[in-house]
Amino acid sequence: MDDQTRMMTGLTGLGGLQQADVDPDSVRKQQSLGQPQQDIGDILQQIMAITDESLDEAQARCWPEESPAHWGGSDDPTEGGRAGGGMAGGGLPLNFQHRKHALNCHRMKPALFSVLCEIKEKTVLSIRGVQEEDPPDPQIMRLDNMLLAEGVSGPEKGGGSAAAAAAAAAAGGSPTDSSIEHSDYRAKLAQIRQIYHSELEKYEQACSEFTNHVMNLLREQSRTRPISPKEIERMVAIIHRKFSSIQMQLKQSTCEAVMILRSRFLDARRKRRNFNKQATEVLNEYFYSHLSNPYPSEEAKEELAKKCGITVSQVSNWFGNKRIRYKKNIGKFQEEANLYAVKTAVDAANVSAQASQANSPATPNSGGYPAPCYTPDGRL
DNA sequence: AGACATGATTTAAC
DNA sequence: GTTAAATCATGTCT
Repeated sequence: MDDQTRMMTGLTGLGGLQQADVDPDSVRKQQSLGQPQQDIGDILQQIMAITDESLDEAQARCWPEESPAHWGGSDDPTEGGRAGGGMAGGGLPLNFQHRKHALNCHRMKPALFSVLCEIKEKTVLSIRGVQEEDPPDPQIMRLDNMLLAEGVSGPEKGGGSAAAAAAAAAAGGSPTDSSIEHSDYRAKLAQIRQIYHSELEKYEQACSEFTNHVMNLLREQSRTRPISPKEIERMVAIIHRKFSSIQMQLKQSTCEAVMILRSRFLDARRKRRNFNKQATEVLNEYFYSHLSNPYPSEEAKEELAKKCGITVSQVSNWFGNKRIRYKKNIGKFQEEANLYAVKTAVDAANVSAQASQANSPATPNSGGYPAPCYTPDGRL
């Protein structure tokens, strides 16, 4: 069904409008008779008065007493029915009601309507093809993706993105510290999320309200001038586009807020925190008990990381630093090495005592130091 | 404040 | 990819 037919289908149901009445020739004939010329002036004036009314007036007025079916659109009661519900004409100035009634019952109305239809057909032809199916805005897609990735839009996932969790995990320091930072970040992100969603909801509500206003107005006007469903669709699309540009601003500022939060969080992470005593002890124990080959395997690193509440790469950093610093100044670390050697020996003794076995635990470096520090490939 | 300790980063070699 | 080595940046001690 093309535009014109749709438009006309939409119009055929107009209250009291008969096809026979809309012969353009009859208009011209009547115009030439003098009296009808005044009629045309009247009716035009009335139309102007109605089209001058404010949106609020139109919205408040709701649906006319007669059948709303003349709009030619859906007869879904939910669609625009809200305004049309039980307030037909209520609360409006009497003169307005009179004017409207006079206009609708005017004997010239069908003729005028048909003239308007004719003009419309021409203009519809000329504007056809102007409307385009606009593709999804790449910028808004980018914003959407980022908001989704940051956990602002999309389903709630315990607050915070995977990136945030990783950042928190890498924050180092005691587990308590990192969890404090993490929860702080999560709380702030949740706040941003909440603001974003409430604003979005507000915009969506405003959009649908405004769309209803405009649709009601157009429906009302469709009684006095031809308006095709296609036109209403286009108008709705224009409104939606306007509101989506407002939404984009919201998304943009939300993204900005998240970026600021993240950069602050990362700055905090950048601040070096010394590992806690227990973590350093665990790492040193491993280092001095494997002094002949202080290169923990991936599995050993993972276990150490777990024990110390730090990441595997932090374990790697620690061993890297430790090896080089130990090698550079073995003398300085002698005391520390002794301490841990004793510690290891005592622990081992405890273990064997518990197992009621007198056998030596045979730790790689039990008692022995300072062992030369070799790299895995034999380098010194 | 300055020295030293220490975790992280960078660079180059493998 | 890992590692050594140098270096940076910050924490901690005096």
